[in-house]
Amino acid sequence: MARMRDETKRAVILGTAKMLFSQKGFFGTSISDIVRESGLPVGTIYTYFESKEAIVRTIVEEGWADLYGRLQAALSQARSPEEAFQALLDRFVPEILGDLDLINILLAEAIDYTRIEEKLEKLVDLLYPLLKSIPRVEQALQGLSRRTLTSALAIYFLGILNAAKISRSRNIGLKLSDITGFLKLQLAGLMGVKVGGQP
Amino acid sequence: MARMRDETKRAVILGTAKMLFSQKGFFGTSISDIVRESGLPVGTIYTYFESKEAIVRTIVEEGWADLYGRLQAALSQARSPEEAFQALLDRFVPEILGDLDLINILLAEAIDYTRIEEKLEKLVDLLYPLLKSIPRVEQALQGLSRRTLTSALAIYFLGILNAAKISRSRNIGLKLSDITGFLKLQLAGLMGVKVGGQP
Amino acid sequence: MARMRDETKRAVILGTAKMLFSQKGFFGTSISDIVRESGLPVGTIYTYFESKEAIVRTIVEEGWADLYGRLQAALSQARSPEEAFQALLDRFVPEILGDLDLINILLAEAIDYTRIEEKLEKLVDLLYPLLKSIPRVEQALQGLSRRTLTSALAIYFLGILNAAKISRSRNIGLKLSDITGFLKLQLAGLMGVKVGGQP
Amino acid sequence: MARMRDETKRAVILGTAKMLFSQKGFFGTSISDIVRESGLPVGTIYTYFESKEAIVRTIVEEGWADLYGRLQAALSQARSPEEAFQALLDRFVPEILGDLDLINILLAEAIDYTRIEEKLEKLVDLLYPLLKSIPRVEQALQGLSRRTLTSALAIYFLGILNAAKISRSRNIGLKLSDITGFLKLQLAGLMGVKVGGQP
DNA sequence: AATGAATGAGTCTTCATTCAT
DNA sequence: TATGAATGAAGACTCATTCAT
Repeated sequence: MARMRDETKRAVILGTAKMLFSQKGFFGTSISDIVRESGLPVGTIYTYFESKEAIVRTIVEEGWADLYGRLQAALSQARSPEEAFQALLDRFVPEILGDLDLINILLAEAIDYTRIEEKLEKLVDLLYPLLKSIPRVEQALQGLSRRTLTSALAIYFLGILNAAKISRSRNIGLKLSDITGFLKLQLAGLMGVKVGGQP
Repeated sequence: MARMRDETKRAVILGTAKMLFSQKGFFGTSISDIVRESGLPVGTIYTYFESKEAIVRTIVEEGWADLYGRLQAALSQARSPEEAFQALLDRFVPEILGDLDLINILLAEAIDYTRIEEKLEKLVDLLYPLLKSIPRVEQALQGLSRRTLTSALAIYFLGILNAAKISRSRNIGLKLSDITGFLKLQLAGLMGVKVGGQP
Repeated sequence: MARMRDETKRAVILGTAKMLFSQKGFFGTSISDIVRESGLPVGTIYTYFESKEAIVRTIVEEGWADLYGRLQAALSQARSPEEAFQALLDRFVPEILGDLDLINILLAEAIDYTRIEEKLEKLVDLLYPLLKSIPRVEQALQGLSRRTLTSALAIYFLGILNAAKISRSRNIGLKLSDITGFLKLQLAGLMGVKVGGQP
Repeated sequence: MARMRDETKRAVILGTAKMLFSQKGFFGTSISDIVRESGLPVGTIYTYFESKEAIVRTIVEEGWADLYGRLQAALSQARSPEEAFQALLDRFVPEILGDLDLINILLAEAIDYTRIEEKLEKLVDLLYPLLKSIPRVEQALQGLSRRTLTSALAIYFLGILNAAKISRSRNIGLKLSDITGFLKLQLAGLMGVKVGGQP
């Protein structure tokens, strides 16, 4: 038997690349940066991934699948639409905002590999029925079409991600907590209730 | 190259680079692409700009200065906050959304050269007093802090830009008109009035 | 891989490599191409052959030994020099021209591994006494030295192989039958008799 | 005015590459071999040739064009077909056999870039009418079709080149003079006259 | 013995910038 | 001032062979 495929190595490559891509961008990061930082030989990197592009794609897809899976799970456990939105705010948003590296990669240069539109579309699939099922919302946004929701969601989703991204730079007084705070406010207004644990 | 006044050459370089950066990204565009597309010799490009980076920076700064100048002018001519927001929607938003090339560059890879936080900050400077001066808004968002506004604006501003950016890709059914439509809806809700020309 | 007798594996490797070397050249074929095409594991290939070079060498040597053996057998069975040349034309030539893969490898890039001079030398060993024993030929080429024969044979042998090789490319209207046809003509002229079955 | 394209450099690259390709083969020669041997920086090589492949192609095409041009000139100056063949033997053959480097490249690995069939075709274009115009030959080979001539020429042309190629290796007692000697013999027989200066 | 992951020197090529003309 | 040839460090990736399992 030959040596077995080593999942640890794969994870090291992915982790190193994620950090570097996030910090210096996809094009700003060279394979030899990854080699240096991970301590693995070039050849090994290419036994686990067929190209540099495949590495980003994997980071994005696996990161997103994880996030999306958790969101789905959380939503499916909710016993009411209100609880679902609560979960959205309490789990999904903090989780995604907690992974600034992923956000950076998701939004940056390699955006072509990222297929963010697809991801947005799937979010809409998940949230549209949910919103429709809340009478107050349905009424407030009467005739809320899927296209309008897509726009709204695109703006919020991408806006949040981008805001989180720039919040990283010290120069601006924008904190993640401000972003989630604003979101809670919006949702509260929309649903006519107080949302979220912290004021 | 036929004789050209200096300003013309500078503009040709900027225009060619803007198109190329937008289409193929900053790193995907080489100086020789610019040379080929513009018909100008390499040397000439370096007499007008000290580096490739300087070209992007100029595109962004001049594009933004233009946009921002128009916004300021429009706002200062408004006779009421309501009129100001009207102008915001009727001029600034369409103008910026009309320059997808600029948006692409603003948001993309070269984001470090772009200093988008600065731009956001200046938008807040302009809009914060304006919002504060509308009693209804002040009341609705009681105690609207500058930080909260910054968050909100970051989300909207960056969200709109990014949504516009991805609207370019055919795959998604997201149109610029949907985006502006959603914005009008939001503003109308906020200010308790109908906003914008088209429903 | 299903169980396979050792000899079978060796033959699979040789067969796969022969096809690939012929089609894509020695340098254009990687060991992993052979792995992919043969379905055998890399390790196995290296238990049968010590290097990539050893594989070509084996293909050439075994292919040639086979051909040469048949030629020898045919010649030794001939009851007259004329019959011998008949056999040369009717067996050896068609056989070698029928193995274009071998020809391609024999002539191509890896020519250093191929030691074609050796093979030519041995052909001369076989044919020189034969020609000498035909009075008419001896007379026609009076004083036919071994060196002259070597030249002549080199030209014909290599010429035929190369012509066959390029006949493979569609672009040229050169068929194997034209080549054998020409050969028969030559021999007929040389020996003053009609040679070969078809005119 | 910028530095002018330097034909000397181009020639150095071509010369170095020709020698190396001939000695070690196209695939056995790396660009850095050419760099080392020529003393020129890599970048410079790529300002004169767009790829390694383009270098071989240029060597082959320019070498061939030169040879072919001389042949054409010699033939057109001949006052009779006999004189033309004399020229063929006295000029073309020695010239091409004198450029073993070119022959090696022409026949070797990079044969795909070499389009030797094309070259053969053009030789036939040149020689077919010539042969047809010699009554004795026409009669001897009665009904000599173009296809037969193509075969014959392919065999001779490629055979000669290949024989010359292997004559380089010491191991075999095959000299260029033997090859030309044999050719003269053949032509003499064909044309019923003594051909060539040396016996 | 059989396997296939591991390896790293080496491949070709690019490209922002400089500077001789 | 205008030009474009020159440069060489750096880029992504390959692949024959080895050797731990």
